[in-house]
Amino acid sequence: MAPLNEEQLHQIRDERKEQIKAAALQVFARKGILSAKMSMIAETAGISNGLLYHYFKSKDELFTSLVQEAMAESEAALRSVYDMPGTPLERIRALTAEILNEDGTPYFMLIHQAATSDGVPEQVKEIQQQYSMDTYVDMLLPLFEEGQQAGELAEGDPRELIACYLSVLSGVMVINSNGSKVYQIPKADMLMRLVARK
Amino acid sequence: MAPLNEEQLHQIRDERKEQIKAAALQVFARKGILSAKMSMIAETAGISNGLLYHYFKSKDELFTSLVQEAMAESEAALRSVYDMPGTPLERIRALTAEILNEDGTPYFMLIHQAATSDGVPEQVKEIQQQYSMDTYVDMLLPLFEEGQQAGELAEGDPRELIACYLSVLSGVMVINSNGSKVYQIPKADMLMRLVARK
Amino acid sequence: MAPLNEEQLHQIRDERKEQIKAAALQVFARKGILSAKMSMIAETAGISNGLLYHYFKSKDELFTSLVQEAMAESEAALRSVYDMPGTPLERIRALTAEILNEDGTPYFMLIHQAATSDGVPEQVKEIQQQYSMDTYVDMLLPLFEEGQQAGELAEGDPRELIACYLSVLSGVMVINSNGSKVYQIPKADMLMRLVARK
Amino acid sequence: MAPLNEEQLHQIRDERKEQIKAAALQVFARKGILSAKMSMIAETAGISNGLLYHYFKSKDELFTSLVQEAMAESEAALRSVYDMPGTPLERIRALTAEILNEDGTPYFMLIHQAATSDGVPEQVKEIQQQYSMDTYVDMLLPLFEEGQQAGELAEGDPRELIACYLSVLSGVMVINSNGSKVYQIPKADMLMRLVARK
DNA sequence: CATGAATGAGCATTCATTCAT
DNA sequence: AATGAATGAATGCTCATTCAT
Repeated sequence: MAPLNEEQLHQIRDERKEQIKAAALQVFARKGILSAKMSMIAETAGISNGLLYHYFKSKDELFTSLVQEAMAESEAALRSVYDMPGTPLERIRALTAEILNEDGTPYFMLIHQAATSDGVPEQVKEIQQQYSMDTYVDMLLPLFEEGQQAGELAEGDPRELIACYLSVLSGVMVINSNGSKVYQIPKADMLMRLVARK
Repeated sequence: MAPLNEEQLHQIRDERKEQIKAAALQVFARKGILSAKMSMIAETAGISNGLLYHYFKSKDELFTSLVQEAMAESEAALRSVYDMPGTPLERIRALTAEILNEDGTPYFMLIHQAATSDGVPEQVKEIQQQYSMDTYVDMLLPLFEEGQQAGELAEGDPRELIACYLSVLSGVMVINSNGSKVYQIPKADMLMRLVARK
Repeated sequence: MAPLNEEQLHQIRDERKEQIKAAALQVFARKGILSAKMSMIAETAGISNGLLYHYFKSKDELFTSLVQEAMAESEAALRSVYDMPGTPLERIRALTAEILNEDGTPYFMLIHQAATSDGVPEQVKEIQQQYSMDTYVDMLLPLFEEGQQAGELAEGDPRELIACYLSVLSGVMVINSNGSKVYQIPKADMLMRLVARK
Repeated sequence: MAPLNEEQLHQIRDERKEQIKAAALQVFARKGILSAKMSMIAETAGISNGLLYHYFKSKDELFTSLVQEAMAESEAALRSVYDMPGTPLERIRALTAEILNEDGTPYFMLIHQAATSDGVPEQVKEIQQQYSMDTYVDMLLPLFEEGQQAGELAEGDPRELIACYLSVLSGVMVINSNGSKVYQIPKADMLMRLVARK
C-alpha cells in the first residue's frame, strides 16, 4: 500500500531532521533563542516554514533537543581526554587545541546561549542542572590530580584550577563564536600557562 | 510658579539623560539589543515609555550612544594603568583585579553585545572599527614591553600576548556577566599566569 | 494479483467514500466546519491525509455533500411519521422520541452547524434555501391538522404550532449534541405538552 | 505632571474596555472562541489590533472575563423573578418573555459556546463548575414549588421540570442567536405549556 | 516636559491543500 | 489507490514608535 517503504521514509525523515538541526544550531548559536527566527532556520535549511513543524513541535522543542545534544557532545569531548596518549599536561593541551580548533564551536556557543539568554525553555533549565559545571569538573578531576602529583600542573585546589580553566576556555569560545574579528583566539600553548606549573 | 531658566532646564535634561542611560546600560548589558525592551528601560528608569523618545530618537540611537560611552570608558580604564604604582606585572594584576571586580562589568558586556549580537545599528559597527582590538593593544604595548624587558612577563610577540590577555579577560567578563552561576570567575592571580614569566 | 475489474474498483471507491463521510459527519457535527480539521477526519476514518483529496476535492465539498445528505435524511425522518400507526398525537410523540434517541443526532447537529456557523460554503447556503423551515412545516401540516380536528392538539395556527415545535426540538438537539453534561435532555412526553391540547 | 488627570484616564480606559467587551461579546457569541479572530473583534470595536492587548492580556483572558460577566448576568436575570409581581406562573411567563426578548441573547449564546466549543480556557471550565445547571435549578426551586402547591404548575419532580424548562429555553435562545432566519422563536405563552398544569 | 493610549509591522504556529513516490 | 512530506496563507501576540492631551 505504502508508496514509499518504511526504510525510505525513515531515511528521508532522518536526513531532514539532521538538516534542520544543523541549520538551527547555526542560527541559535549565533543569535540565541529569542533573536533566532524560525523563518531564518527554515531558510538556512532550505525548506518551508511549515515543514519545520512536521519535525519539531515548536521552537522550544527544537532548541531543547539541540541543547541536549550539545551537552552530550561536550561531555564526550571532555571524556575523550582519557583516551589520549601522553602525560596529563600533554593531554590537556591536546584537548584544549581540539576544542579551540574543532567545529564544535557552535555547540559551545549554544550551551552559553542556553545558560545566559532570556526565553530559555524550562526543560533546558532542568537539563542545565544535570550538567552543571561541577559535572565537568568531576570529569577532569582524576586527570588534573594525576598531573599535580607528577609535578606538571600548578598546585592548589584542583577543583578550582579546573573550574578556572573551563571558564576561560568557555569564555574564549564564546567571544570567538560569532565570527566577529574583534577578538583574537589564543593558542592552546598560551592557555596552558594557566594550569602548568611555573 | 517661577519659570525655570534655560540653565535649569538644561540641567534637568542632562539629569534625565543620565538616568535613562544608566537604566539602559543595565538592561542592554544583560539582555542585548534585541531582547532589551524599551518598556523595560523606561520602567527601570522610572519614567514613562513616551518620555524615552524625548531624549533619544530611537532604540538604536540610545544603544549607540551607550556603546560610544562604553568605548571611551573602557579606554580610560586601560589607560589608568599608567597612573598606578608598582612594577609592570603588579600594575597589570591591579588592572585585571579592578576590571574583574569593578562595576564597569556592564560596560564590558555592552561592548561584547555590540560586537557579537544581531540587530546592531550600522553606526555602532563604524565605531567598532575605530576602537578595534588593535587600539587597546597599542595602548598597553609600552607597559608590556617594559615588563618583558624587566623579565617579569613572558617572552614572545608582545602584541600577541596582549591580544590574548585581552581576549581571555573579555571572555571571562562575558560569561560571567549574566549572573548565571554556571561559570566560575577566575581570580586575578590565576589570570596573571597567562602573561607572567614562568 | 489479478487486476480488479471496474465494478470492484467502483465498490471499493464507494466504501471508502462512506467511510470518510461517516468520519466527517462525526467530526463536523461535533466541531463545526471551522474547528474540524481535515487531519482529524482522516485519522477518524483511518486513512491518510492525502487520500481524503482523492475522494473529495476540498473540505467545503465534503461538508456540502454531508449537508445534502443530512437534509435528505432529516426529511425522510419526518416523512416517516406518516408510516407510523396510531393517532396523530401518538405519532408525533413517537417521532419526537425517535429523534431524541436516534443516532440521527449528528445529522441534526450538522444541519444546525450549517445554519449557524461561519465559514459555510456558498453552495450550502443555497441548499438551505431549498430546505427552509417551511419545507418541514409543509410536510407535517396534514398530520397536525388532522390532530387538531381530532381535538388532540392545541388550537391555533397549525403552521406556527409546527414551527414552534420544530424550533424547540432543534434547540434541544443542539444543546445536547456536544455531549456536554450541562444541559438535561427533556423527555418526549414533556415536549408533547407543547403541542397537546390542555 | 500627568497631562491627563487620573479621572480622565480612568474614564478612557473604562470606555475602551466596555467598547472592546461589547465587540468581543458579539463576535465570540456568534463564532465561538476558536473561530473568532482578534482582528475581527478589533475591527468591530473600531480599534487597532494591538490596542486589544493593552486592555486584555490575551484572547483567553478576554473570553474568560466575558463568560464571567455572562454567568453573573444570567444569574441576576433568573434571580429577578423573585422581584416580580403576580402568581408563580405569571412570574415565570414574565421571566420567559423577558429572556426571549431581551438583548441578553448574546450572553446566553456565549455561555453555550463556552459549554460546548473546543479551545475553551481552563479557567472557564472552572467557572462552569461553579455555575452548573444545578445552580440555576436551585435558584428557581422555591418558585416552582410554590407554583405546584398552588396547582398552577405541572406535577412531578420540580427539579426535573425546571431543568427541562431551562434546557428548552437555552436551546431556543441558542438556535436563534445567530440571526439565522431558519428557525422561529416561539412565544412565551407557548413555552408556558411545558410547565403549566394542563 | 511628561504621560500612556494607540498603531502596525513582525514572528511563531496551524492547517488546508498539493505532489512525488 | 495510497501515503505522508512539503508548502504557504492566515492568525494570535509583541513591541518600537507616534501622538493627543
